[in-house]
Amino acid sequence: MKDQMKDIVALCKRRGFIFAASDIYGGINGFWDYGPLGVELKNNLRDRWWHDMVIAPPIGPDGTPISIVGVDSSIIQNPNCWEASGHVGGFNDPMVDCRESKKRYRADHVFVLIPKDGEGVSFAFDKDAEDELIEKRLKKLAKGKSIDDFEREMLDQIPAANFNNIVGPDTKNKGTLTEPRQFNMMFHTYVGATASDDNKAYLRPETCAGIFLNFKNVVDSSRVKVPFGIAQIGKAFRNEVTPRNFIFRSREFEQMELEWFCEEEDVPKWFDFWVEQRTNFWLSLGVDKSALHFLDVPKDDLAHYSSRTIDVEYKFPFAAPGFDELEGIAHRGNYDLTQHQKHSGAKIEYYDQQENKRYLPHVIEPSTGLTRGVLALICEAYTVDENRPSGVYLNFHPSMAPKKAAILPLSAKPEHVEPAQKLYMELRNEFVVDLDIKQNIGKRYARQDEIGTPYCFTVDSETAEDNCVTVRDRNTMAQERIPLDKVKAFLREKINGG
RNA sequence: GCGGGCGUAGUUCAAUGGUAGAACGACAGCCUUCCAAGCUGUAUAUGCCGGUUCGAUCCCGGUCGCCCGCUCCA
Repeated sequence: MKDQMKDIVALCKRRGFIFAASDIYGGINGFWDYGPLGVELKNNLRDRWWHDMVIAPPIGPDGTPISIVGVDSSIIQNPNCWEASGHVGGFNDPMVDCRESKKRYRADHVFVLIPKDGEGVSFAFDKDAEDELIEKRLKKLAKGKSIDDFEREMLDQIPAANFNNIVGPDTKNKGTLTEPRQFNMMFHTYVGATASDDNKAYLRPETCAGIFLNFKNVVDSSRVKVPFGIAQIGKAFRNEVTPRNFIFRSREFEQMELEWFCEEEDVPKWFDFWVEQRTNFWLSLGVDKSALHFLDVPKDDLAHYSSRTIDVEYKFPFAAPGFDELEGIAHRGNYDLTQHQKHSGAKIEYYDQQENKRYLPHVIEPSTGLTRGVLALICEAYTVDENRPSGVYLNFHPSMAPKKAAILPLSAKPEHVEPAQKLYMELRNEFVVDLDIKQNIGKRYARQDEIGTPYCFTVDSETAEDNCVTVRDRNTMAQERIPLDKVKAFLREKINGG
């Protein structure tokens, strides 16, 4: 399963889906470019999400359509916004490395036992270390001292100058811990001509902030009433320590986020609603149910703002035999609006005229990675088939396929080429289609298989007489003859489901 | 960021301290009335920088990138 990832990456490059950014300069870690087919695929997924969220949102639990509007906010915002959201603090965990064990620890996750009498060395332990283990280690290393002879202090409270007297959690010798270093996940830049701390700004690490910042603007301008949603699709940037697994974890990526604002008492109802809606979304794109897994994120792992999160996980090949996150549906409470109201000093409360009350609504956030979605669609579509010339085909749902159809004259003779060109011109205004004339027909079918084109229309010598073409189905390789004037209707039905 | 492995054509792989090769793919031509056929031809590679050497793709150092394991992923 893991080896399949290599084949998928090779196919993506060979056929023009995804390239390493700055390829000719040797690449740059964590950044990717989308080629001619990749951008079509990505746009298809993006447009479908926008359609299903903003243009034609789902029917709500009470049988009436819900209300969602869109925004497109700036990537760079006032830096105070990231103080309020917790990103400046939250992404700033000081880390300590051990030179001997080569392990890295969060300074606030390690406690140190300091001898009460001030004699001898101190010992560091993981914050979850149990007493039994501590005593065992002390017995070995501390010359008969026991827990009661020490004071407990968290490592991040101890001056780095004293680190040389501390034995690291996984060593026997003192002085192996480095001084704490800050790791900030946010990319920063400077606004204006001079680069100084006064005009430092950040590239957004997630798109949702732009929604919260515009909550009041949208309420005041759009006649929306709680419950309602604001959606956004756009790029986000995180300076990941370790970009991994192709486009799964990259430093520049694209998110599709909905913030659903509702009253606190309705949260359970809407939470379940959105889990169901979002699941249906992925299923409707051809993702198999067995490829999805729902993780009710354990309390300890929840983000600081969330009281409940369900991760929709996909069976990515690199995660085999497990799953990895595709989408998160989080109850964010009213943390964000509260924080931004407090830090900005602006009054952004919602006013309910009917009930005559003011409040900050709670938020359910279905948030998915567009670029992760692209990878999931590619992985899901990748199908090995020894029985066909290409050896593999991409089983995209027709609505997601970068090319909807190829028009193939059986030979390069004018009697085949001319009707094919005519058909191509008719189709191309409505569908992304290819006209491919060169080389033998088997070779062309194989090429279309590899890029996941669901249908090939072949013009042959009988076309001139019966005004029909042969349509060849990608998955079954079966052929069927249909009239030329039915081709558009055929494609519409297959792509949009009728 | 740490440790290990690795970088040869578009892809998958060979080879070598002294001329870098194949398969598939791509392209051009011939052929061809439905699944990469056949034939002919063309283009394309030692990631980058430096060192050792008469000479480096090969040895050494750095750098960039990829893979695996840690760590990280509020």
